[in-house]
Amino acid sequence: MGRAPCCDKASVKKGPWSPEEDAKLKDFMEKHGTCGNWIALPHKAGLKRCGKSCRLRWLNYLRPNIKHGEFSEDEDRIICSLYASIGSRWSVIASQLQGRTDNDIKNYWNTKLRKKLLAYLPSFQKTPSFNNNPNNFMNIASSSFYNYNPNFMNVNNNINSLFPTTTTTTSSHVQSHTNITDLFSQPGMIAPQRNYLEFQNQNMDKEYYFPEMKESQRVVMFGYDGGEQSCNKDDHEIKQEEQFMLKDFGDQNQGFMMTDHNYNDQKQKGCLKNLEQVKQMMGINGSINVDINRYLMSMNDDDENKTTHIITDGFYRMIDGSN
DNA sequence: AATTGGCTCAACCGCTCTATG
DNA sequence: TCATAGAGCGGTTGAGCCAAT
Repeated sequence: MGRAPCCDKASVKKGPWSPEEDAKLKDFMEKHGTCGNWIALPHKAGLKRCGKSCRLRWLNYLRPNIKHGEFSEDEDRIICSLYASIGSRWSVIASQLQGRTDNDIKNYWNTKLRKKLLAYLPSFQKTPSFNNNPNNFMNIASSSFYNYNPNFMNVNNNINSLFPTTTTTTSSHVQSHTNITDLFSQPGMIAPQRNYLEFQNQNMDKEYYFPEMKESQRVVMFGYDGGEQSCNKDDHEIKQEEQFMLKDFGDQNQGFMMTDHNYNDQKQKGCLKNLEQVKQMMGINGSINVDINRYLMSMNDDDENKTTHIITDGFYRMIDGSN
């Protein structure tokens, strides 16, 4: 049995709101507010509408200081940058843009901004399969687009405010091959520019703490960051997270940032099948391949497999429906 | 002038999250 | 700890608009 509906569907009006309904809702809200209960509000306000419909109408259209109309360049930059970092969490993005609603931003992204962004892309990323997959924009906005549009770097303070300080925990799974120190001492690896701190948490797991990671533009972060709410660790092949920082990633000395791994739905997104797909997604002709090769060559066979898994997990968002 | 197809965006749907008892 | 209900969120839909034919 499904849950009970929030209202009697037969007796509520649907579709566009009339000016009279708007006036009633606005008047009621200004005098009484929601009274802590949207479901009961329409009855009190004399509206034949579902409570959810009233809430949406108020939040997206009637409440004060709502901004409608054209988005500015600055707003574009913030939206793109946040989308690159956190994905389609429209309410979070909206919270960074005064007067804009999540619905507004979602519509704007889907109808205009996404296309605008595509216009900046190098040709190899304009293949049909690439364009048709909205998840690819994680890649676009995180790498090449940044390279082509350095101004997008300027909004990182907004991004940083959304993320907690980064920590990473080793597990038996990854501890068997390396720790962070060993990893960066491998031939061909370049140690992170920034220091990290090592300590044990309350569960006596080893944790690595990168005090300045949020600010770094030269970050490669594979795996997921494993917040308690976001990850059922038993569901994942990689049970703990690991982070790597590489210097000089890309021929323009631009960084690459992957922080967006902490979603419940990551299993449904699919992940890359193999290393070739990872490479392909990172740019067929791009110099990034070279860095990845160098990185993988620094591992022995066993480590390469693990590394591939880590990369695969990190890039689960890039290809839709792969297995 | 009529038709068609693409685009926009307000609104809805269904799901998850969270608070409460 | 569990059940319930409201709030909030992101994906999707469809009416209306507009430009192209």
